[in-house]
Amino acid sequence: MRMGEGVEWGLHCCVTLGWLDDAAPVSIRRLAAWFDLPQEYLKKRLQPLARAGILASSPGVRGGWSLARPPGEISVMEVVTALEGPLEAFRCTEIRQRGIGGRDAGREFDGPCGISGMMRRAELAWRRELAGRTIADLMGDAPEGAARTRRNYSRLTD
Amino acid sequence: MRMGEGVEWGLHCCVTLGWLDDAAPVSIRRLAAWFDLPQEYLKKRLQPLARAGILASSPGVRGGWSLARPPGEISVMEVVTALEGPLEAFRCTEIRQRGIGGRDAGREFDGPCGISGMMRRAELAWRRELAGRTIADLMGDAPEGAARTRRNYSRLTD
DNA sequence: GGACGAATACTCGGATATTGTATGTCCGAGTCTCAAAGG
DNA sequence: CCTTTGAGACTCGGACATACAATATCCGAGTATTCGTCC
Repeated sequence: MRMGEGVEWGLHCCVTLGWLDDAAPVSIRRLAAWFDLPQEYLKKRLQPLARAGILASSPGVRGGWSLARPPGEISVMEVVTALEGPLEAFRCTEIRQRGIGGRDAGREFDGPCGISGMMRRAELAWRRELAGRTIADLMGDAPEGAARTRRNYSRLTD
Repeated sequence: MRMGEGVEWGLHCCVTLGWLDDAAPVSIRRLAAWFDLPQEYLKKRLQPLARAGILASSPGVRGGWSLARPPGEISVMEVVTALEGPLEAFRCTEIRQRGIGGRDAGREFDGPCGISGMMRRAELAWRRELAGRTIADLMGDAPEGAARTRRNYSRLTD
């Protein structure tokens, strides 16, 4: 089981945009140079964040990407869901109903599968953790980040 | 993010073997027919469970698969770890250190990444849920399962 | 009747397709900004 | 000075190519059981 690296990219971009604060939108070219990431693919990963109302993208020559909301109102869970999709990691395919073992079960299979239920509970605990933390929390975890980001960004004239 | 279906297969096999209780080992052919799964691939997925000391496999003409321990002593977390590997779903690649944004960070990057830390906490909550439940719990979730399993298994002479 | 050997039915582990998803690249279309040209 | 027009910079969305992991199959080797054969 593996989470796509787009999640790491998206979260770092959100934190960086939060640190840059009220500055003008950041173009995808600058963002890619910022983290040394493939420009085209990073763009593809940020688009779902815009669709989810987490980032805002503005076209035109002065356009670029910015946070659509204050960092304290963007939960980490939202970012993960936007990038990984809403589906759960464990997907019950009801193999209990197939084959010889599932014969003559009567009403036994009316309810949901116990294995599926316990997996759902575990993922719920995971989601609860992520839902309780915001981009602002992540920004606060690295207090020197804001200064470094603004300092380095001012040098980034290309 | 998606969990391999081997986890579903493995858990159902464990529960079924638990319901069959002290019966003789079950051959891979019967197990595959039980859930209507591809025999060769199911075997490949059960082998890591044997390596992890969860299942026991015995060779020979009367051989087959059985639980290596009482169902109450096999946690769901063990099964998942054996099948999905010990690595976490989120893997920090330290993109904060790359590119222009990571320059002149001084000692700021000595500690672990805040994003990585919060992901680790979330996965810990997930793991804790799974570690607290055992195969015996899953067996108990479907009280009629034991009777149905033994009934259907007795018909399975092929 | 007991010892021995062959046949059988399994598992084990590795090698090898096949498929699907994540990753990465490219291009045309649309939109906003800015500046230059013309009235 | 004001309006219009065109060029440039950027995003959007889809189409396409590639890399890699999940899925699936196959085969040779080993092992325990069973059964027949021979002494």
